[in-house]
Amino acid sequence: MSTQSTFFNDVYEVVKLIPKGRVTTYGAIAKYLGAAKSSRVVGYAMNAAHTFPDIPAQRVVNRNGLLTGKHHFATETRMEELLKEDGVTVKDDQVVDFNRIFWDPMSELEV
DNA sequence: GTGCTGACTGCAG
DNA sequence: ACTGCAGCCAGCA
Repeated sequence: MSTQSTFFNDVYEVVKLIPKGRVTTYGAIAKYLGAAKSSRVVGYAMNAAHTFPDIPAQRVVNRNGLLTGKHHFATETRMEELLKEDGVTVKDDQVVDFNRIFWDPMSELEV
C-alpha cells in the first residue's frame, strides 16, 4: 500500500460504516481511531473525502450536532438534503434529536 | 524547505 | 456562561 496516511483511510472506513439515518461526530471518529485530539484532522479528512465518491460526509457533524461542514458541499443545502433523505431531520443547520440518532463507533463497532 | 490554514474539541481564565 | 488557546495531520503558497 502506498498509503502512509492510514488516518485518512481509517476515517473514510468509519464514515462508510455509519448506518443510514444515523450521524456521528468528528471527535467520536477521532477517538475511535485512538486520536481524540485529532478531531480536527478528521474534519480535514472529510474535506479531502471529496476525492472519494462513497463517503457520506453529511453523516458527520460536530459535537453539537451542527452542520459545520455544510458549506463545503456542492450547495449549502446539499448536506441537509442528504440527511433528510437518510431520514434525519435538520432544523436551522442543526440535527434534530441528535442525541438520539447519534452513532458512536466506539459502542457500535465495539472496542 | 518553512509556515499557515483548516469540515474540531477540551481545558483554562 | 463566554472567550481564548493549544494539539493533531495534510495540503498549498
